Amino acid sequence: MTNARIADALEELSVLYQLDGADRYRVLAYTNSARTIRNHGSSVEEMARAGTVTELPGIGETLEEKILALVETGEIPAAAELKEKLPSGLIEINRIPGVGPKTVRRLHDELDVTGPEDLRAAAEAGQVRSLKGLGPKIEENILEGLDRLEAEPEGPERKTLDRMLPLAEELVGALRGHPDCDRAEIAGSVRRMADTCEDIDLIATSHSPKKLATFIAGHESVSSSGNASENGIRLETQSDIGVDLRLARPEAFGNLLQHFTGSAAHNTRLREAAVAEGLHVSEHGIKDGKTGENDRFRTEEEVYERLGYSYIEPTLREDRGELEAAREGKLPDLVERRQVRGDLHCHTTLSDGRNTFEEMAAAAQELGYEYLAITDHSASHGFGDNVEAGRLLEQIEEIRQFNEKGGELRLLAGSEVNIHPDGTLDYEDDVLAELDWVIASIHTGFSRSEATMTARMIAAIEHPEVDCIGHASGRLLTRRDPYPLDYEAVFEAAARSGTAFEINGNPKRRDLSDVHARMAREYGVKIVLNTDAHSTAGLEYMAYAIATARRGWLGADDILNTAPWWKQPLSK
DNA sequence: GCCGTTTTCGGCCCGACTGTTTTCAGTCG
Repeated sequence: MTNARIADALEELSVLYQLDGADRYRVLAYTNSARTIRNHGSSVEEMARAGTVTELPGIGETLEEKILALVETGEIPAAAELKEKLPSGLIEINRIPGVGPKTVRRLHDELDVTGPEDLRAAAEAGQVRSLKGLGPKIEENILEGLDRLEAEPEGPERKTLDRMLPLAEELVGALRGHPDCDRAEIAGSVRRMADTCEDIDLIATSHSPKKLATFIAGHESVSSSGNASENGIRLETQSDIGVDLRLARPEAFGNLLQHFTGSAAHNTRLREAAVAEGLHVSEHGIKDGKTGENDRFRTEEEVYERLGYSYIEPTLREDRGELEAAREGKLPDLVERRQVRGDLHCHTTLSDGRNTFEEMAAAAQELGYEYLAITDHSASHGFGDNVEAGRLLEQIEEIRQFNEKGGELRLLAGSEVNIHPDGTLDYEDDVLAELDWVIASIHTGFSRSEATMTARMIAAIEHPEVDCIGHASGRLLTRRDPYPLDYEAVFEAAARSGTAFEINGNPKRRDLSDVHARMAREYGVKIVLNTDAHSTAGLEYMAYAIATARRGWLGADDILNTAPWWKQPLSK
């Protein structure tokens, strides 16, 4: 059972407990454990079976027992009992914004509501407003929420970072250009460079905050907006992306930025730790519980320093051990864009790319790279974009001729070869031996078992001509789940054979993920930052590969393509 | 339900907003 599936089950149980009226801290224990498990790289099922799962923070004996029952029987007894008691439709109703567990429980107890259909009937009949504390406005919200629930049963769509970042930058630019703006910055999950984001968080400081809020509501990308207040404004944009702008006075810029950068889990942990020292942290400052004095800071560095931490980069703020590391001065020196010397995965018109290798080379040189690997698809690739061995050998010769011209950029002759379902590759070894750089990737047969997928990948890892594994999980963010894979086993094999793993920077992939990239480093596996560019513009995806590496605690030393090409420790 | 160089029991982050209320509960991020 995957960690994601275990986390889903615990999250469901937390909702059930909530609807059942359980103590909020008990509910919190379940949601926290779900998050911890979702963020853990190696198999939690194995940890549970080995009796080591209580080593994870926030998981004690009770949760261990429940996780063990889940992986052994496919069900948590407590969840099954609660489902008997509470109609499943109540969980759906709970997803309507503004309708929390307390309200759901009252709708069930007092109006016999069991699901969305009942609720719609009750709301249309005006029964909801008859309950004490509920009124016509809430009834209206419920009906709107039910419509949305029908239209989007999965909830508000999370969007990949590339859809958010340009809009966020444009809006922050507009804010900065306004005379009443002191400083403005992107915050939230966009600033943390998360894989996907639900909305855009912006912060700004101003002496006339309300004027600034009113100004941004008039931006051409804004389709509608809430009320402009001293504290901020909520916007909806033409591209269906929600934007929260938070405002404060200039002297608290650091507090505001720290608070709204999050993550929620990072901030919660930060505030809990501060309370132990009598300090109360909020977006307005750091308050001393004894003296009542509230300190405001202009920079985040000062906020962290006041609380006893070294500065924590936004990409690390996910409650994955960064606070402890910052207290002990053990944060990693994260890789930076300027340290990347080349890109080792791109496509050309030879397979399914849009530009020739000469055009790709020119673009790579523009980016200041020293080398670029041309890695078109291989012989068995579908959609007519396959490259037969004979044609590949011709391209190798063309690339050698290109290099002989003595330009500044060195091209590497490579290929992205398919790993067949049986673990073999789709070029003969003597063809692969002609190449400078071989990436092996899985493009077909995703629905095999974990054991099969793992054996298949290990076969490729151990192949003497393979240098690197491409987009290892096969996930497409918001569209396709990763296939099952035993990461401990593949990283062990890769560390043994000296095979690297890429972080694919395509914003739909970000694969390896941050969690698995970090895990790979712990196993001693070298990482390559690649774009998988299918056009010259695609080379810009390096920014996302770097973001994932930084979220995965990686430094330049962990990454092969921060070194000159001739220093690459090739596996062949 | 978890956790402890203040605690093995009694704590467990902070504030804004909304809709319903004359002082607040519930929800959200």
